[in-house]
Amino acid sequence: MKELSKTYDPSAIEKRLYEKWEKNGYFHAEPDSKKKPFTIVMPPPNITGQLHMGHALDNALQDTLIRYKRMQGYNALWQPGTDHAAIATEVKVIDALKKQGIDKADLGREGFLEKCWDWRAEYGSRIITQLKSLGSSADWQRERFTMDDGCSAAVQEVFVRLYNKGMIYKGARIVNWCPKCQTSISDAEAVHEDQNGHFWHIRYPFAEGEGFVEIATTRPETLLGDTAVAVNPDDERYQDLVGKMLVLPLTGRTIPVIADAYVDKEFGTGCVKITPAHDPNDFEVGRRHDLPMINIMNDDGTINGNGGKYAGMDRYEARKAIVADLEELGLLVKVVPHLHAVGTHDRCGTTVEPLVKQQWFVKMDELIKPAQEAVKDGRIRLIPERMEKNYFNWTDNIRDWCISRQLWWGHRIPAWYCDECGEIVVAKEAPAICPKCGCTHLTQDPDTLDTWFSSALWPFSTLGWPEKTEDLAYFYPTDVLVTGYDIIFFWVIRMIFSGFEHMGEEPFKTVLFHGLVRDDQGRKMSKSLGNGIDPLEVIDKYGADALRMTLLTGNAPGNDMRFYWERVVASRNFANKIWNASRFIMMNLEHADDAAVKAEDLTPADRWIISKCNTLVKDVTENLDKFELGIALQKVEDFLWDEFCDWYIEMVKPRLYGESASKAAALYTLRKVLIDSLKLLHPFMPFVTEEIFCNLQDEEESIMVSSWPVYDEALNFPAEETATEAIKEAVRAVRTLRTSMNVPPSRKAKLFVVSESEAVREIFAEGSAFFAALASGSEVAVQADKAGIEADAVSAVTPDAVIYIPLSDLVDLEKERERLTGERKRLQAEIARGEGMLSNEKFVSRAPAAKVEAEREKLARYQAQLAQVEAQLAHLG
RNA sequence: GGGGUCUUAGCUCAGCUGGGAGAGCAUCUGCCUUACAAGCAGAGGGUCACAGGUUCAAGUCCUGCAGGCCCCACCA
Repeated sequence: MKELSKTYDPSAIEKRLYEKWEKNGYFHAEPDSKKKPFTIVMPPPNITGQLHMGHALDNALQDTLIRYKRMQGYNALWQPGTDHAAIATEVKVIDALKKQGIDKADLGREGFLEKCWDWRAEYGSRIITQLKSLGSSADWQRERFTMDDGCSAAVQEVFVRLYNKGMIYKGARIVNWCPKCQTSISDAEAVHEDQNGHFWHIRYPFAEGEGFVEIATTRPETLLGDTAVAVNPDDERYQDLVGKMLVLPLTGRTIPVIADAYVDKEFGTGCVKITPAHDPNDFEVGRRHDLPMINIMNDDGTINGNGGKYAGMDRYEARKAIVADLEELGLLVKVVPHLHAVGTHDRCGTTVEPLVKQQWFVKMDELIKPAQEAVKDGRIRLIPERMEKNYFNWTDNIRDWCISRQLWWGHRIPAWYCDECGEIVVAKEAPAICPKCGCTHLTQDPDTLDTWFSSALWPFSTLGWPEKTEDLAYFYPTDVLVTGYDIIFFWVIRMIFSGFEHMGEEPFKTVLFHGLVRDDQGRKMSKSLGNGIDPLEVIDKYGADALRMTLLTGNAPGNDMRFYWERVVASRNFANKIWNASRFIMMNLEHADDAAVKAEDLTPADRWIISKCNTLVKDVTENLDKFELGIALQKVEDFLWDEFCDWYIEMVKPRLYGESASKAAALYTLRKVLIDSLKLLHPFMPFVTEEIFCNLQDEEESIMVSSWPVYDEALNFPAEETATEAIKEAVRAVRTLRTSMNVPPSRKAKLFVVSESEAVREIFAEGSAFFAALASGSEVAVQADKAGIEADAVSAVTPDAVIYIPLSDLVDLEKERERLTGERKRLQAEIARGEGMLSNEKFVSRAPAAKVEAEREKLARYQAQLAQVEAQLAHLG
């Protein structure tokens, strides 16, 4: 048995323990038909990433679940890896190069990719190291990367399959274009934010005759690409306009007035300029009316050659110039302030430009169906349940997924174009010849895939798919996915439909969502605000267990939480508390024989704590099974701190001073209960529990491979629980009494326990040693009546007994009378409440019988207590 | 425009299927009681946003309302 230091010092042990776990292979899982699998795939952190609180929370949750299941005997696999994070990484590498004065274009594709791989080599493992410092027990031997050979093969396989099934197509559609990053992005990546803009009312003159129509637009520069003006067919104001021609200002082109139901009569002027190449609605209108599409913009957001004199201007410059020119021509009617939602790129904040581009898309209408069904019928459970509404909101309105990106870092699209005939060949390998014309000149598509295309396959690509591996057969479908609600659309949904499409089965059975970790003012932690808290700093100062506990308590699934240093301190204090409790127990165990304790040696107090611990095992297991991690941890903490430390250890102290069977029983109980509750705590706080466990065992066995405690009906001792609670009640009453009398703790006094009930007297006689110790008694006398008790002794009335304390010389009788009067008032109120309920016929007849009976018993007890108080008051005069 | 969510002790938050309001921190009062002052023992503090409804019983279920936050959405 080692001697423990007086305070718990996490920094001294965490690294050592982690290395031991890893060295012993505890994290590693292999298929084993004799054991049941339990699998979690880790959301792959970006290789650009630094560990932040979101990762810490995400990992703490997963690690808790995986450790729990591992201890329960499951073959628990936590599959880790990292994500290449296409655009995020590309931007970072470009920035880094820029600082060295290198331009991406100068390097060329190959050269640039080399730099990206260098980046990955340098930073890709940094985050893994950081995750380890949290205590994450992922199977690092299986670490994967979204661009490693296997995952890349999976990506190609999926692309080719979907293409061959007609579910991936290439076409000219309106896409969200980021002029800064110069790539298309998906709908999910375009976030709409309200901006104060303007409504420009502009006149388009008729080509023949006088007059004009007035349109309103928020983007006047798109005028250059207008190919029609539309009105609602039912709009009586404009009936006769349909079919007429207008002169498009500044360009001189003539465009028709058309009728389309898309136009809202009530909004604006009721006339809408139609720019098919730069607006999703107009695109549809254009298709319906076979309008020409005029693209007026270059990839960098400047106006192109179709823009006449505005060519070369930036889109906003052009806007100004166009507005000024229109004003000069007298065609600008008015400018009205207008709040409207503007799409911005979630990565860089740039306003996206909708424009028509040839891009690759995944057809979603069929793919999404099984994903909807699975959540609807409960095969996939979302926690909290309300996330389902978000989920369906997205799946019900899903649009085709734009998957091509004009980036270099990522999976290159496995499509080749014949230089001669233009044939498209989609294949895993570069084709040698064109299957159509037989020539050998084929060029691969320069684009890469959306980074989420590969992460969508993560639950099975990491297990070896498309190969039919043993891992895949054994560990798939996985059990739980733990992730933030913010990526439900990016990732969760896409994994689900991919799982059904390629594996024929759901990728996971449960999705546990967590919220965001915010700063102490409720703001999102962000680099720009500089309010981020580095988890590594927290670990450094207070230990990984304290950080984990902070993140796991007081937080319900899907809810955001605020980070407070005070809570970390409180968590650290708890670690220290159990550390010291263990230290105390070990100090005593040292001098103890390793006694064979007999059941009859156990005192009621021992049985009480054993029984309580047994209940705890049941509760915590149930809570964990329901993914109520915060509640489970709270219960373990309450038990260890309040019941075990503050009550049981104190109760047992008197017994530890001598040598007896009672002492051995106490030590046995201390040890057993400590070990069981440490096991319950281990998934949450792996380090401190491991260190104590090993010291307690005096061996190198690990708590993380020990077995999870199992609820045992035979360890339920309701009678002993009741008895011990009675004494606790008495202790509390005496303490309160003494405090209110200002009796210093050093002054001990004799305690008289008076009860007519023989059973109660037995209870107190049995527990008299610790009752005296906890209630500052010099000795305890248990008796049936008040014989031998000083007339002016103060009394504490409990439901089971009255405790008299002869403290006459210290007691202010007036104060005592006040106190008792207050007590009487309280009891009278309780009795009134009970009587009120029980005199309510409806309550008596409709409430469950057990409930009614319980109320009757309570009432009787209060009445008895009141009688005692009345008697005491009468006695004082 | 649609949807979600929150409003509980001074602060931050828990409260599962409806049966007498909880934690941490903060505050006040005593204690260095030989595991722990990162501790121990006491105490104060809440009409559970508001208004209705269902029920014997509502923080918990239903409706409405106010305020905050979030998500989705192509009204030019």
